[in-house]
Amino acid sequence: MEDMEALPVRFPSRQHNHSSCVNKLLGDAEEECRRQKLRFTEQRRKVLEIIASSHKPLGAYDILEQMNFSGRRQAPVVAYRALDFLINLGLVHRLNSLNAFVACMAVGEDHTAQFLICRQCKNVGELNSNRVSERIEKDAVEAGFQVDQQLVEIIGICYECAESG
Amino acid sequence: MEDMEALPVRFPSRQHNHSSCVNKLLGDAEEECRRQKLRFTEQRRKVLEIIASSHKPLGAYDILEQMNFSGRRQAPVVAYRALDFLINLGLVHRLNSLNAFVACMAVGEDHTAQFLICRQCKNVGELNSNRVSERIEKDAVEAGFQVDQQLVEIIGICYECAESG
DNA sequence: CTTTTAATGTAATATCGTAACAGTTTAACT
DNA sequence: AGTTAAACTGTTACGATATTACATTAAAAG
Repeated sequence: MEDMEALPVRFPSRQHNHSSCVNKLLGDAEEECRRQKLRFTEQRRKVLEIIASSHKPLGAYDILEQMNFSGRRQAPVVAYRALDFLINLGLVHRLNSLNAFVACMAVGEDHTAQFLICRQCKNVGELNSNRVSERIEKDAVEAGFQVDQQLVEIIGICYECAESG
Repeated sequence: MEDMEALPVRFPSRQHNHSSCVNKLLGDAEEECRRQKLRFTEQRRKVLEIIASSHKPLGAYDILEQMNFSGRRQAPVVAYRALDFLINLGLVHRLNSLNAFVACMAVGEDHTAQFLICRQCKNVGELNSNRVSERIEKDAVEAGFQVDQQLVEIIGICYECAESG
């Protein structure tokens, strides 16, 4: 009975402990890179840390700004290169409707990312419902289309913003 | 039995008669503007015509290029203004994953647009499955999220490209 | 320890989109 | 019709997002 399945995530609460998210993600990243024999360099670590420290999506230039260690401004390509790497590893997602990036909240779970974007607080959650992705897959096939990649971004209001007016 | 519903559209065939699409859309546009007392100006007509003449998504600057009547290049804002108008009317959709625009293939049907984007031939179809949009709505609500707008873009291979290798 | 591959630094440039404001056309109302 | 208000257009300038190209450095593989 597919309707009985529990959904994996809820929209992230405003007051959850965020530094633990960051640490978990950095740990996941290290492990994943070891497994795949990839290099988790300082730049990549730094970019992941910056993104993970915010539930709000960040633009590439926002990230770049936070990389100014020594007052020296880095070139955009520096951020984009790290982002590409992290996206390929599934540690970061790109939100196409915002030209912005968020840390993955479900690393390794092999999900088709589906995003809940709150218009008001700008926080982003992942829905990642198999029911949704399977429904899309089936209906696409029925329409004569073979799916490689799904892109689902849902704009609205999260429960906390709805409650607080 | 929701699984029995027929889907409204199939991916557009390569050899369908395209000029009839264009004419239909222009007609729909005129009627819709009359109904809503909006002005369907030459620029707007021209932009719609350009977009409708292609199943492949066009960038704003591609459109702009085709607006060079007199060799004179128009400013980008000219295209964007017409596009905004047409999008608000539901005659044109924006594909966020491509920064590009396509004509709506289901004007007036009050659909949440869902796009099938063929990686190979670059054609775009609309899936517009109520089953998908309802599934998204339900699961989002269950995750504590109130949906205003859905954005679904599906990347893959259309049946014609799949058959021809 | 040298060869090859991967990552970084840096500059330049492409692509996408908007702000601001003046001028013109159209619609609405005496 | 003539006046006023609203919508549309022309034009310039600029902001935001993203990529190419190539030289240099660091790391891994042999």
